[in-house]
Amino acid sequence: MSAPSSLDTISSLCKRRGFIFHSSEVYGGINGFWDYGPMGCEMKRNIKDDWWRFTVRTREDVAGLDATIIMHPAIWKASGHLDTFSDPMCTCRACKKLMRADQIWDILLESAAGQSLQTLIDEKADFGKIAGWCKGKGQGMSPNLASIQKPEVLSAAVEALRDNPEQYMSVQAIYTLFGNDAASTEASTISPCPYCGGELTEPRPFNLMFKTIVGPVDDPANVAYLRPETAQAIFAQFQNVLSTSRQTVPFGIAQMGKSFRNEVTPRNYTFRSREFEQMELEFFIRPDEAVELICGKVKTMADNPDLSVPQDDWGWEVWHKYWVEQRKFWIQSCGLPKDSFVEYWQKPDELAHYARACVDIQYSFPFGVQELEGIAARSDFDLSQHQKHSGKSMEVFDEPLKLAATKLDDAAKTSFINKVVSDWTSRGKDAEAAKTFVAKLFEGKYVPHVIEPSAGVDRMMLALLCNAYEEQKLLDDKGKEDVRVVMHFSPRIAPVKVAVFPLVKNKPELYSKAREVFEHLRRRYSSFWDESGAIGRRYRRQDEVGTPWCVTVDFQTLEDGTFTVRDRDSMQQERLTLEQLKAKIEDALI
RNA sequence: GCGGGCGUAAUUCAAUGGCAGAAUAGGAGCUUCCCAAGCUUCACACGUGGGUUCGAUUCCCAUCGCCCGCUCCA
Repeated sequence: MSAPSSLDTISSLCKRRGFIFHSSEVYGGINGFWDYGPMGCEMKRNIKDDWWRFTVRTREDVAGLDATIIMHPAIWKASGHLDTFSDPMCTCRACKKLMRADQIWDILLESAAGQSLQTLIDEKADFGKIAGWCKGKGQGMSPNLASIQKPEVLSAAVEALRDNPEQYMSVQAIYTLFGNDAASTEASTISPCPYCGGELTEPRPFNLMFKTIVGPVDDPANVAYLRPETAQAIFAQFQNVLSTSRQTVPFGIAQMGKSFRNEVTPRNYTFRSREFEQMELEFFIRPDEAVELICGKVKTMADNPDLSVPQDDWGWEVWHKYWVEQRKFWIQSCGLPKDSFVEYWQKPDELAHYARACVDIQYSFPFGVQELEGIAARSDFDLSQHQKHSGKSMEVFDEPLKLAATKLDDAAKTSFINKVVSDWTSRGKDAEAAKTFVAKLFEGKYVPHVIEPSAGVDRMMLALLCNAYEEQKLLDDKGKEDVRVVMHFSPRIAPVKVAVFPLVKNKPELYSKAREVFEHLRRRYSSFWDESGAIGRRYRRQDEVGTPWCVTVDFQTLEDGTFTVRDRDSMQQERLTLEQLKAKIEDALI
């Protein structure tokens, strides 16, 4: 038994059996867009339905939302996508590297009077760390900027410099730092490439969001964008959902739907598409300070909490871990074995600045270990951004919090204020902001924090396809070797649950009995009828689309009502009645 | 966006400056059959657009797409 699931093998099968087609194929195809065929759309629907069932319907604390793809452009300004998704890019004519103008350009253009390298390193611990990193990684490489391969390190360098504009390095200092000859660039009037010193192109706009025009007038004032994620609509509609769903924090809002990103390089089949579908949950929780006021103490992971049922005293850390576990459970329940994916905790220097923690669930795809979904603890960043930009309050009123606050005497309040201020300032935040925040807490008000589990439908499906694929070598009666291709989908995800065959098609009684069984089953389950070719051939066809059970109506069926039920994975057969078969299917679909 | 490789049937592969073949898969029929059996039969391809040429699937250019490596991936 082997599973040589190269992406080519998978994509061939997907095309041959009607799972996935290249979009617009008759016109040569279009890069980064894929269509789901008869089998694919059934399977994709099953994945989405199961996510919705697990995330929304079986929970009391999650409500649904289905928002539009095109929204007010101000949403993307508030979320930060407009700035970070449409940066001008430069290309180096010499080394052909592509870089964001605002990252590299700034260093080179906004140079101040020369600071010596040693001064910078001595005075700036952060920058010293970066330089150290470069030295460490640069072993065996020529010591120049090319040794900075990690974009986040570059970002950190820019960030460190930006915080201290008076200490921007000169171009010469940068080149000296990385061992390049300062003299060679000194006379240059064209800003050089920070990697090789070569000539850069002018910054060109590089939009990662798809643009469109709302209304018939093609005017820049009417520009709108196709959403690059579904999450923002949830934040924008937060107050509406809250006031109509009879929910109170902690609770979540879930949404699935299409998103669009103008990826630089869509690659790896459907893994990184330009049009894709997301399943996102924004789960809103109390700030830890509110939990502390209500419960007296905040539970953290250090307390080794039981994660099975949410508790009032959970802090953000426990909630985050809780959702990581929930997501892993769901992924497994779809049929991905536990050992096929890993839980990757992003390092502090990999986190977005507003994120407190982010876990990637990564699957071993044939092309490498890649992110399947992410679970981020995003603090109150998103709601606060929308509150700031829209001018509308994103605060909630929390009655238990108000009650808890009124029970505190002045001394306890002062002590609490001091504690929060000391905590915030130790994390580099403003003391006044902390005091305002606590004053609001005492009134029972705060902007909720959020835990965001965000999954890609297409990625999940690709992982399930890769995982399900198996080529089995079989020997027939004559000892002849034969290869069977089987898709081991879990019954819940399988596009077709049951196939029905008449053993022979030229015996009217048998044929009509088989039709009767089929008509009965298809009312409830996705079913497939096949009367063509030898019975073995029909079994193999179903194996390739992963149908868990095949039913063959034969002569005995006419006598006792039982038929053969053949199991996809074991190829074993058993005789069952219709009722027994239905019970078997129901059992597997729970 | 850059560099390299590659585009022939639904799939996997041949061949060719002069009628493009096969295997598998698919349809119809016979066989009435429990793991791709057999027989008969049918349909299906040179990604697209230019150029060179008497003639281009083949050579050249462009374009689109795929793969690999960069780059990018809030």
